[in-house]
Amino acid sequence: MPDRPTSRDVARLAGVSRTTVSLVLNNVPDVHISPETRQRVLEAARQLNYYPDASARRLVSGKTRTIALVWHRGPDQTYRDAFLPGLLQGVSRAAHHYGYYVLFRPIEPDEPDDAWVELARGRHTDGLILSGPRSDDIALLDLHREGFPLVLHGQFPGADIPSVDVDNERGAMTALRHLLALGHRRIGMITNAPLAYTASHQRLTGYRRALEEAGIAFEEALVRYGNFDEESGRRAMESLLALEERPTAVFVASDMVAVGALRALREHGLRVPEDMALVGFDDIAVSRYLTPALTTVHVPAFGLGWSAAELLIRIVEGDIPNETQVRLETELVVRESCGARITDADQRG
Amino acid sequence: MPDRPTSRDVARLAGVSRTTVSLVLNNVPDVHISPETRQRVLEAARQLNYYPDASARRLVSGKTRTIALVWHRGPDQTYRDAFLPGLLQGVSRAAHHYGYYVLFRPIEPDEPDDAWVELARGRHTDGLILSGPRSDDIALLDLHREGFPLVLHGQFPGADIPSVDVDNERGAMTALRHLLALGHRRIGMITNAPLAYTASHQRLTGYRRALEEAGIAFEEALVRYGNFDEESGRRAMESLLALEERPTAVFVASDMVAVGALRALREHGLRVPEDMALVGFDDIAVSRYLTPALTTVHVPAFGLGWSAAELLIRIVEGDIPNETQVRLETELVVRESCGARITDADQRG
DNA sequence: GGTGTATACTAACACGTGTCAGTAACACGT
DNA sequence: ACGTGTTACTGACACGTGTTAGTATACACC
Repeated sequence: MPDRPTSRDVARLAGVSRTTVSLVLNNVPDVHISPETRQRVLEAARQLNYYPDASARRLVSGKTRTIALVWHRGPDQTYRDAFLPGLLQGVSRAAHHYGYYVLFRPIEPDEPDDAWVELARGRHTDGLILSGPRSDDIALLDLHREGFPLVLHGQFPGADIPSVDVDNERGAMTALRHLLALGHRRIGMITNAPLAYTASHQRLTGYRRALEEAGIAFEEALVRYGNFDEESGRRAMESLLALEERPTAVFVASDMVAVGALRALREHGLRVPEDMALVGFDDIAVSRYLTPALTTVHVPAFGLGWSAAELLIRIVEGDIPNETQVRLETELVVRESCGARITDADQRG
Repeated sequence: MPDRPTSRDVARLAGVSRTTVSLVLNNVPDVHISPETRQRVLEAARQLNYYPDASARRLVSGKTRTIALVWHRGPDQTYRDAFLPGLLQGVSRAAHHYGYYVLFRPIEPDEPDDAWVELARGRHTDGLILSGPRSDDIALLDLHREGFPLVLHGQFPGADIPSVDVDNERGAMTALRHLLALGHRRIGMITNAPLAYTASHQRLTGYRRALEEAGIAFEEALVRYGNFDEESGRRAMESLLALEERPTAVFVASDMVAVGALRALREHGLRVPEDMALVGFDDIAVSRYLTPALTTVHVPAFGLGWSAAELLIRIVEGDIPNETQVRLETELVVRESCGARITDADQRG
């Protein structure tokens, strides 16, 4: 590999100083360079195929123009993987739009929870997006207190750290309203995860509020707790089917869990939606290919990624918005598992 | 934000020179530091919560300890997104294992094809993994000729650039042998994409070779061309069903396309596998949840990612392997769409 | 003819680290 | 007493860039 050209080489070739080269190539405003000189510099840079060295630039500017997406893997691995392409795409596109690069850093369960801290402390990046379950990390709070730019994907009760999430409660209410509108009165629920997870809790709250709104009493007996995976859904549905007075519809707060629920129903010879209607949550890629295709609450993965990156970059650049808690709306995607009339527009959803 | 401590601060606190701090913290071999001094330095660094500045380190070492994954988006977007989580996970874990970071850079269709070049020329990274369709990029060949570390995901006929891919031909043969073993003699094929795509061509070759092996004449009339998406699969299957003498089984060289084929069959009231057996290729997440669950050729996304990163890092570090064309084996995943007896072991696959 | 101002550039410093060449102190063998 | 080697450290340079303060020239103004 021949030595890369530096700005010094460009300066020499153009017959100017290194400073002038920098001024020209960075288009520094309010500084006068004669058109001929400017042209000579640009030509020299082109001829030498000059690209400024990123490391040197970072060092002197103190900015890396890089943000990192920290992807904590936990018990919900496969579940969250379903969102990775969309989320990452959103983060990357927003980053690129604002002139930033994206570092992707998954943290495996066997790594210390705060393995990502060196990214911040070593100034590998200007800011971080943290996604996935975390213990109430002291390192996180420290960094936030020191003013290091952070955005969470998902919520962190307690501290007021900027975050991006979906409006889980309203999403659940949409699902419920759909079932209620179809005439269901006895509606069960299977949560996506244990209630310790904020999202889980919020979706349950949405379920309760929607019932309340419709004047239906909440029954503890109709609620089961899923745990991210298919198998937990199967078991939960089994348990609901064992009830003396079965529900006619079930809101499953996670598509992955709904897949298991669907299997349990099939194993019992029950038809969906005729014998039991089902609404999921998340709208993962699989849902539209199930038989019957699953009606579900769409989570805008791309939008979450974009919003997180955009918010983070604004913070990095000191343009701090007055509202740092972003909540995106969900959207109900009507397919076949509820028996609602499918319009042409929905067909492709 | 208070000023971050530098190695100078550590040196001052420990009462030694900056050089000594560097020697201690980097554990430089063959240099003698007294245990007490070493201890003092470590203690000072801990006390100040010192992390060396990544940019400065990069500048002086000339290494970024970063590799980039360039993700070209093209006509096969949704198809390739199915592999992103696994591939990226593989790349990231291998990178982390060798002490590298991962930069993720998608290139949108509306960007210039060689938008990634600045990553290399500006020394943002030590090496690149390029994934997705590319025009025969002159920039690519230039960089490779200059010795910049590159690894391709997928193949690039012509130049001998290190690459990682799946053995498409053998994968297709596995699929065919399975169908042949089940007694099928008249077997159609729907390709994953136009033959201009290397993978597409290779899978077709595998199909031909397996037939040949079994003493069955290849019939052009039994081949249709898919184009990444569901709809192309539907059309291709429609066309096969219009044949006077229908095949009893079809090898669809892409699960995504197979989904469409399945739909066409269902629309014609045909049962799978009784009236028509189906084998896919890729083993995307959706395949196991289809009805019937799709028998398919598993592509090891994680392994491809890991191998690509490992190969790249070896090249970056000058430890160039004598074989730079890595081909990973596929594995047939038997599910329901072929009517093969399902063993307990397969059940969960 | 002096003062002021705009133009077109440059010299020199700073960013924070890794590392090479060098030095002082001391032990050891002859 | 002298050279040799070892231990334990340090001073100074280099990496390639952005930027500030400054200089030289030309020109206008009264």
